[in-house]
Amino acid sequence: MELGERKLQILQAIIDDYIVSAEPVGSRTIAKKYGMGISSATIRNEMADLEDMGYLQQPYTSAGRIPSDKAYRLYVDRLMKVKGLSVSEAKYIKEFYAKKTRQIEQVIFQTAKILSDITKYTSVVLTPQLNKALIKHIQLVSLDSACALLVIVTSSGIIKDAIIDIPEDISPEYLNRISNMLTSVYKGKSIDEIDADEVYEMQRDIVRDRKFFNALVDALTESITSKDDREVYLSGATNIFNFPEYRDVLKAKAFLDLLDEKEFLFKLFNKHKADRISVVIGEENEYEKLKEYSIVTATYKVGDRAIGTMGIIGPTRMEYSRAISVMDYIGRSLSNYLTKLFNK
Amino acid sequence: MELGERKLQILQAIIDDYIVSAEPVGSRTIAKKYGMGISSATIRNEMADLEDMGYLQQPYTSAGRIPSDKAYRLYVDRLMKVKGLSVSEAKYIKEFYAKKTRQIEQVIFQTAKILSDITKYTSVVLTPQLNKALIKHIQLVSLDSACALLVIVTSSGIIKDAIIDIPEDISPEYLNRISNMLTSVYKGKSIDEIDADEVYEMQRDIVRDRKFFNALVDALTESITSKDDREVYLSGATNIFNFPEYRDVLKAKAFLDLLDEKEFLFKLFNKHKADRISVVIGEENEYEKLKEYSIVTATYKVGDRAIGTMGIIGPTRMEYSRAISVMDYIGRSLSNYLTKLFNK
DNA sequence: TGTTAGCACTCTTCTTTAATGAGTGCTAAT
DNA sequence: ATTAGCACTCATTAAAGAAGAGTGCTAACA
Repeated sequence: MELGERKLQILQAIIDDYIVSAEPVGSRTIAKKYGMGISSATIRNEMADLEDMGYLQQPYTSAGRIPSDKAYRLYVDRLMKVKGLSVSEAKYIKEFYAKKTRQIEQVIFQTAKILSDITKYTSVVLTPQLNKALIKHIQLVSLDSACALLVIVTSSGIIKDAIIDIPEDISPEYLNRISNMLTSVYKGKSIDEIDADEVYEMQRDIVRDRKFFNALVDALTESITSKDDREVYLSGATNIFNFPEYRDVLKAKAFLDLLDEKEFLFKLFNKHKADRISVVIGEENEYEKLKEYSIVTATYKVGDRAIGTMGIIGPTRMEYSRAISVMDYIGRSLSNYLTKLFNK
Repeated sequence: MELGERKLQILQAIIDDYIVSAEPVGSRTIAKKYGMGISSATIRNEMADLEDMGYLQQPYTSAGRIPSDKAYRLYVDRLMKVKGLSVSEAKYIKEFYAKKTRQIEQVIFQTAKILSDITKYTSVVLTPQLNKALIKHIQLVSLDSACALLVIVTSSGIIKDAIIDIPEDISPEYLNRISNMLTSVYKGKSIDEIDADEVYEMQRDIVRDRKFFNALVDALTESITSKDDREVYLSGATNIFNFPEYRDVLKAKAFLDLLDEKEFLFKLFNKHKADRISVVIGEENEYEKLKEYSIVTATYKVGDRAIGTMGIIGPTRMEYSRAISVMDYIGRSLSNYLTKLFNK
């Protein structure tokens, strides 16, 4: 069967309607609201065809139709009309990124907040990816006679810290010397560019205690490459309650439990690296438990290197057009902000 | 009317029962389950008395009784039997704090997790209070020609960072010098012990640019005293769904929205400073929106100074006895852990 | 005087039944 | 090819009735 112009129009109308109403859409509704000069009976016939083709489904005999995931896919790829931001929304976003907020994590967190506030979905923003970032400064600070704090500053302005054991006989001055040495060796490099053995050979006079040095480099590598250290900022989790299909407590709990697994969210959103905004709809999700949701992700960048991911998650009945516009706009703004900050 | 021994026994039985069942308790149930050699009719009379005295309420004529907040207060202060941790729970906690987890924030976060896992309520743990903490190290790291990163390490091992503008003509070497100067001045002090003007006068030769110096001290003070920088770790938010009285979506949403306001949670839990565990029941809460919940808070310490707060929040129908035992145990364990770590 | 059995009464909750209505699919006419 | 008309389906809502838990009161009892 052919997917003619009229079928497309009807499909679009159904999806548009269902996205806002969350109710199965009947032929009469389409005929009246989206009047295109044909009767409800004709629309009924077309709808039956669309169902045969897998674009629509009926919750039960003689209810209206709801779009299938396949329909949403078509909608996102070909049908939907781009809906830009309202003037006030754009202004709100612009103003936020005009401010020089001091803490970077704050900026990321606020980005999540804005994203969820404006879209009314649940948003997730990952902090920047570090292992590709370049080291700017390494500092050991003694905490007491047996412990020191290792502080690493990277080019993305992110700080990482770890507590490490130190031998009893080490003085703060020595820690300073070794900090300076490490900084000078690693500065401008990423962690995997450096061969620790080589450093050891070169800097024997400073290093002295091989065991301690090894422990130090291990801690350095670990804290820079460790995954669990990247944070996941979440916002608007309870927005899910705004959708009538999640009035059901069990469904809502399932959703919120999903969000509780930061590890999982991280894995999920971190996958997306491409430049374009990605939309994954319902069944397209590779995880079983996501098959009822859609996910829209985008990356944010410093210069032209993507360093982090942001996204929203909501029901498959999502305002894709709006979601995409908002993500695009915020993504650009954040990238712009960060680029200015770090990459002059 | 007197609150005799028997009345107390009955009241206790009713509360014990209601805490686990969440259903209004009838006289027959008490007579049968908590048989104390008196008939249900007698219990009925006593219950009527207890209602007159304000300890019990009836949702409607001819339903069972449920305890009032006043009853819970009596229960917590005089009635409840202390219920210790199970052996496996104690072991689980002990083992966690025996590990030397590297990131301090991780320890705090995990504490929240354990707390909610074991109690089955929602837990909140605030990161340590800093403004009383002593400064260990201050480091300026140049990011680019116009920006530097200010890193402050405190005695609690917490790192704070802020981005500050710097004049164009400042060299990394100079930043280093000024870092060292600041460290030597502030080391071992808390931020409010130092008068910036005095430092300026004393260190004129190093400081040179007064304006820059002022900006620096401002950023320092701000990031050390800034409230929004103390983090609030939350865990087990969806535990609320386990309680039948929160099967109602609106109630659940109200609860979760409460938790979304980190500012509010911070204010709420940060109030508690006393050494003893505090229990605030329903109406006793000073915030209107908390009148349906009970809150149990405790502090954790380094040495004998309280530096942070932890707590759980749940329905007034709470297993107070268990909650208190668990909090006490975990509070001690965490304090112990932190004290060992920082206060040798 | 305190305790208890008995019973009528109250009020929620559950179940059943009936009514409503939105929407479909098919047929026949245009 | 389109559409009016109509019988049919099935979820949703409302009303009515039955069941049941629990009370409060009265009267009898130790």
